[in-house]
Amino acid sequence: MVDPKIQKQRELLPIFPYRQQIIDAIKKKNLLVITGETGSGKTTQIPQYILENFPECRLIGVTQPRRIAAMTVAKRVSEEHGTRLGNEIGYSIRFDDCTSTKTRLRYMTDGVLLREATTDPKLSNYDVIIVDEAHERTVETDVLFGLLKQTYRMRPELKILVMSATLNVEKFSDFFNKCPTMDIPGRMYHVEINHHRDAKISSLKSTYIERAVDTALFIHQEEPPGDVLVFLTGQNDIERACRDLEREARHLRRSDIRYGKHVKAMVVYPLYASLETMEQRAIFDEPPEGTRKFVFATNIAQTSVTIPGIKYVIDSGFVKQKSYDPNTGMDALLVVPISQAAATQRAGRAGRTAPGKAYRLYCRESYEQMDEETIPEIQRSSLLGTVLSLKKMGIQDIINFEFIDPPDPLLVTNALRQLFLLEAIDASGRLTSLGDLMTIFPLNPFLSRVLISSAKEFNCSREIVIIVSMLSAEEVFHSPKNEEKQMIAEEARKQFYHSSGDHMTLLNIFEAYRDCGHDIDWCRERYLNHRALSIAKNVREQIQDIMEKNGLPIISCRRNENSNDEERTRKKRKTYYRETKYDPEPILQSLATAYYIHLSKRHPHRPVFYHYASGAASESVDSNSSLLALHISPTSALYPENKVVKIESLDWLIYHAIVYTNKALMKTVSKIRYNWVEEKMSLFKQLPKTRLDGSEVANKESGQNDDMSENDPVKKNRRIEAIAAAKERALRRRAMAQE
DNA sequence: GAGCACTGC
Repeated sequence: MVDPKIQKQRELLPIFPYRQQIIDAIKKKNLLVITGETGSGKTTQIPQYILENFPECRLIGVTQPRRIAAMTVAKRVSEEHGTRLGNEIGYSIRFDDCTSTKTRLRYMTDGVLLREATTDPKLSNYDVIIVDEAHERTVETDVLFGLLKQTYRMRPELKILVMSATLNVEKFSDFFNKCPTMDIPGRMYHVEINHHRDAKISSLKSTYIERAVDTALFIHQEEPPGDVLVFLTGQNDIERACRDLEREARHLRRSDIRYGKHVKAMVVYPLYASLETMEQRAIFDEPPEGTRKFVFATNIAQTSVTIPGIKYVIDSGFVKQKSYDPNTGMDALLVVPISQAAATQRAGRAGRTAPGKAYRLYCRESYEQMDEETIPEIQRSSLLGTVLSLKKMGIQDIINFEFIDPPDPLLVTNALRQLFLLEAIDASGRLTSLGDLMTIFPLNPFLSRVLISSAKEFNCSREIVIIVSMLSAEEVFHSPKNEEKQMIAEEARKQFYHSSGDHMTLLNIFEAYRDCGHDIDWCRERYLNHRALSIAKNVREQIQDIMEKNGLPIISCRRNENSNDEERTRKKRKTYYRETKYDPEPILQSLATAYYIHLSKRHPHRPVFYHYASGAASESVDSNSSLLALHISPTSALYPENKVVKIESLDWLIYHAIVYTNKALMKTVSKIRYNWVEEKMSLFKQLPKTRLDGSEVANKESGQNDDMSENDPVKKNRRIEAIAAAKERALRRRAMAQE
């Protein structure tokens, strides 16, 4: 039953007066862009308006970038609607499908809808698709846009709604055939913006932490009560700033009589994603009377986490951002200036419950020089998985796929070459049967490739499923800051080390975690990340399920139990954990079927390694004749100082990923033999002979023989311009980061 | 002897 109180609340939302107008617009047009600030009620109300006024509509899909949002919104809406969650209104997120055959309104993550599209590109179950939070421009929403535009041509009766914050409106509308737009006012309080008098953002990079602390002190001394949110870039920054503020405040309290004009006491909290104490919900509580709360946070506070009661925001002007370099195939995490849109969003965090103030540590001129919008993720990520999904949907010509902001073609070719090396596509860019099978897994294509070879060639799929699950979760080792604790953590880690490297070490950890009954305290004592292990456990179950459904056998390469080797080895070498329980060879060979692409060779005299031949990387490295030295990460079992193996015994390593900081560090490495991968290496030589961009196939299929993959000159020019602009922005960002 | 922002299938 619908609660009259809830009905009243719905009618008080800023969107309610626009109800009829919205319904009419949706009736008249199948494409529509709706903008509105936070608090307008668009996410919860518009889908209900459709539900109530379009009885012929079978299923409405609403996508969200985050799991939590999909879940909580669905819950709220089902309450408003007076039905049980999972009946008429439900949600679908990975590991948790709360829908039924009765469901007519389904909230989900954009990733879930995208996966659904790989098997049903027409999205034939849906009559309405709503893409919410479109301004966030995740890779998934951007791909959905291109896909929806295509689907719309095949199914013009499909209704598509794009919902976004009040930015980018024209861009979205232009993309969807110049469709109409509507703006819904939000419920936000005024935020007064204060720029620094003269600080240029280019000179701020080395000083923003202390300036942020100074500004925090200033607010504490001069401003009326109200909590403070400070945006910094990472864990180190945040911990330092927290310490500094507390120290400075102590000094000041002793020396300055003006201290505490308005507020006497303070509490200071850090906030970042890997913080285990997210469960210590104190951050979200109201501080005691006469105490001011300070929260030093990463970008997590810009979109994902809302802290109530914030009246003041301090914006450093920087963010730590991932950017993938297709030339080297490396991901770098760089501290870069934010965009104007991000600055606005940060300031807005001060006006959620009352009027507020934002202090920007940079001057107005610097603000005006910032990019208007954050560069969409699709222009700074590896597109490997995306390209494979698109191929599976039957889209051959990826370079000319209609992206709202096209990625650098280099990113696309880089992905295509890697897919060729994984044998997922052939020399003309067509999906192979192996590639087709790889798309059944919700994983990075490298990992999908390994899973298939473990089941079909090497008979060790039980173990590989575990290793793959661990690799797709977060970092398992927790590194404490405190020196003494660090020693304990290192000792604990040694217990799991395997002499072949980190992949077998991950297997050891997972099995030990299972043997202890998935105990959280057991993890804490060993400084293992419980959250990572529990995700791995879920992923493992999901993968096993998928394999069984697709006829891929789960086979173990565990040795016979009657051997006493295991016990003997453990006694002899106390630091090793179950060194002999498995034969590592098939496991490593199976990993090498994909990770030969990440092969490195040791320098004959120095403790560093070099890329042996990795697609794009080997080319640019060879032509510059300046090889990039790769180091083994200190957390690795094979790190020489950990004394598990001698570095001289390592000749060839495969690595899972490189993190680039001051040095290029290989994370998660294992020792392999070259003859395992020798045959595969010939695929590198075939690369130059391929036409992977799919233009050839696409043109043949559409009856054209033109070598040019794009025939409309206007469209082509627009695309080239967009790409050039993106490249220039990327260069500027890099230059800025290196200053 | 190094240090990793945030999501998601």
